[in-house]
Amino acid sequence: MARYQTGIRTEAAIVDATRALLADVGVEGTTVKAICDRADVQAGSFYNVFSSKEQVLIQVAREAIQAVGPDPSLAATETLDELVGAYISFVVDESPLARVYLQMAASSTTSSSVARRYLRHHVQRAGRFADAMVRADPHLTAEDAAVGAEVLLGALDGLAFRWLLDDMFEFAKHARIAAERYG
Amino acid sequence: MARYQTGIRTEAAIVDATRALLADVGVEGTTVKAICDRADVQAGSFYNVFSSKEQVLIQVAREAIQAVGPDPSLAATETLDELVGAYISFVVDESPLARVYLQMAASSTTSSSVARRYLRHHVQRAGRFADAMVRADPHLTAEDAAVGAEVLLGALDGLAFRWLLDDMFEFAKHARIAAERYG
DNA sequence: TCCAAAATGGAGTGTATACTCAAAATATCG
DNA sequence: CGATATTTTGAGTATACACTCCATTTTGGA
Repeated sequence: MARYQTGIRTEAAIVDATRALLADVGVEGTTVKAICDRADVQAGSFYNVFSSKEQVLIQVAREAIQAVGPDPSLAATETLDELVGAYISFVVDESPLARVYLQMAASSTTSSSVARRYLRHHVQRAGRFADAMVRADPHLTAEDAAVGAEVLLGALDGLAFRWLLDDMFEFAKHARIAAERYG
Repeated sequence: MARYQTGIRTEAAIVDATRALLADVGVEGTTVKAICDRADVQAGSFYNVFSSKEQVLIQVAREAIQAVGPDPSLAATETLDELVGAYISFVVDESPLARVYLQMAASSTTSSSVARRYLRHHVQRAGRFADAMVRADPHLTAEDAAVGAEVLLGALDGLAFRWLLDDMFEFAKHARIAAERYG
């Protein structure tokens, strides 16, 4: 027999609570008890839906990773401006998910399974940036584009992290300047 | 009566163990038990020297923050190249401390007391970068220098964080290119 | 050498954590 | 409605954590 509606609603409530907690208090404060309290659910229900705390963390991390970049189907034609613009609107318009994205990336320095996931994502993402750079300037060698992409992406991530530490920081303004000075 | 030599040696062993652990396994893995095991000391001795785990963490963080920048007494005359070069040699020649610096900064997103410490450090540091920029180009307005400093420092920190996730990443090479482009 | 101060060993405390379990309640469908 | 699968409850378990306590040992000056 298939899953019941109540179970599906419970799962959604747990995911919502986890996302909100990750954005608010980071990985450290996102305990199973805190998730259950926020989702108004008991521990037994949590483990009826997720086999471990890590599973729901991974699900929310996947969600955040997906939200940071433009639709992958556009990857063949997107411009650098579009990539940068997508990052900026991710931070500005989807701040909670952006906070999750950065919190998880930061905490991934300890947990190797999350670290691999983020590193793989980063490499793919740098590839998209490099491709867009080559499209803008076909004379650019693949190597130079790869290095340029790492530098620009490093700057954007560094500035986003700066914003995470102090949300008064004007991420959009600084990110645009970083992107301009690239070319 | 003054402190005994054994106590001073014990304190040094604890600090050494804490620094090594922070570099290797991050804040999460740096438990009091792990520190004591590594320093070959019992919990009672630990708490005879430090009033809490946080105290030794703060001491090592201070050490890392101090090691990242050139001697503050040079701040009035240092060039941007010197600042960037100091960061590069910090990462390359003092990798364990550099790992501590980045791990602690990353984990500071949750603990507000550590976050304030790092933010204050970053603001000071950005000021030094901005001053060096103005020295190189006196036509630069203070506002433009401040923004430029944030962008360059953001890029360097982002690239350093990239190196933390994957130590095969060539930080020095990318950092120099970032400095050329954003300097 | 003696003695008070300092340092140590190591068992013990309280608390928070992730996770389990079985009985009870509830949803779905024929 | 009745049968069965799914979900919920909430107390309970095991473990890891930071930290305490104090009897014992070590230190170093007088």
